[in-house]
Amino acid sequence: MNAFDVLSERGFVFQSTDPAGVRQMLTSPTTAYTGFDPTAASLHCGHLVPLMQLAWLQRCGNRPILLCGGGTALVGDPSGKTSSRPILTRDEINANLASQRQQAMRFMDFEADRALVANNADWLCELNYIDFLRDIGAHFSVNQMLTAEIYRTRLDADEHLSFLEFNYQLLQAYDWLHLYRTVGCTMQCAGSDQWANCLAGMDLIRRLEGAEAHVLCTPLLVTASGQKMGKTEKGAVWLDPELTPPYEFFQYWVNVDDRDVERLLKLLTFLSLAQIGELCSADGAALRDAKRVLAYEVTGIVHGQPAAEEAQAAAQALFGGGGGDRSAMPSTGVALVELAGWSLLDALVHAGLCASRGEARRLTAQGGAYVNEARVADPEAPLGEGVVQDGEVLLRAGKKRYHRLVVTG
RNA sequence: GGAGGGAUGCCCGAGUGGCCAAAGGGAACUGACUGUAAAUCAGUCGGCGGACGCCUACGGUGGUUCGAAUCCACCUCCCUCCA
Repeated sequence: MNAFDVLSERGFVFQSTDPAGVRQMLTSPTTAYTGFDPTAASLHCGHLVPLMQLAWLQRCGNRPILLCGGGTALVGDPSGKTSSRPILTRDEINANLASQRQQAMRFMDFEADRALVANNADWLCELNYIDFLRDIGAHFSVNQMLTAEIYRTRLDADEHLSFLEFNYQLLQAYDWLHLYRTVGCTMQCAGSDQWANCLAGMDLIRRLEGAEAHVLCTPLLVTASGQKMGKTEKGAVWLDPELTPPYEFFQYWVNVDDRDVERLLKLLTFLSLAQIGELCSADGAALRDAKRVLAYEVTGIVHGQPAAEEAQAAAQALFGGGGGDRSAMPSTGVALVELAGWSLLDALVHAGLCASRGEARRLTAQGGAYVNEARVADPEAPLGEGVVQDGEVLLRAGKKRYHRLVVTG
């Protein structure tokens, strides 16, 4: 099956330079790249869409390139931002790059050059300014660049746009040209916010090499209510298990809006459309099954099967009527002597369920504090030995934030 | 380089000497209703102590004053216009 059709059916194609042309190109093995700028220590759930797109391209017989923007991150992409990003040091960037690359490589098979990894610092950092201006800069029209949404919004809003950022587009275009020249890359996949940057590269390749190239943009991952996907009270949903533990990651997907389940299953899992159709044919409460499958699959892809199993077991234990293995749920160890001196307030704060005693007091006053699934209304209620069951105490804040205190001795 | 405007709590945004822990909105949190969903309604939303209390806070540093987010000086950053 043609990769373009697969991607279209699954909702990956937000816009493309020419559907017929892209489809035609993909009838023979094609090399396609997506760039990730290492501006954070971890990728987040928004990156899943382009990663899955690359994965599908590979499954359909094409060769993906994972391009790490070790060079472009030194400059900073203005796309989609209303203000400048702080400039990162080279060390930070390199550290970020290393961990992001590891996360991203899970999505593809790199055996026998079936997929490639590159770092644009390798060619961008040795560029000579004058040569670059003459060879590349000459082909860009500032007039045209200014019409791009990414720059126009910044200018219209009277927001600062530095020359540094303005150059980003040239660098990204040059990346593609480089990849075209060195490994024959004729396609770029990216989030829709990268559209203008991609087009710039396509034009550059056509101009300098007379070659055809195409762009495939994925939709931005947003929730049914229009919010950017992946926002939680704790910030982004990261792929790094240190930043977002697999249990929390799993829970995030279980809790998505009903209206998002089908779309997310198509984008973020490898399940067939038939399976997905089946899962989503139900409505109302029965859709929860589809959400559990979604959570299980995505967690499995990102954190591996065992972690997905554990997260699922913990969720089952907490929300599915007890029993099961809770080990994956958030927990803290505490000595019995210490626990014995704690009030409910102390416990909530120590467990991290509340940021301060005031917040814990508020939670309790509002009836949101539970010990072993029993509501406790007195903030000063001592925990003590009596509440320990099977060596642990189960705390709950509100409807679904759980924490386990494991008594250590 | 010159002239002017601005920086407020997670975000937006009022406040221009005491009545300001700081209006209003959004986000968020809790409860009710439910399906670990959405919508709706109600409440909460700096820290610490059981409240009327104290502490920290309105870009930074000093100063004026009984008293400053509000006035003055210098500094940092941003914006606008001029060159």
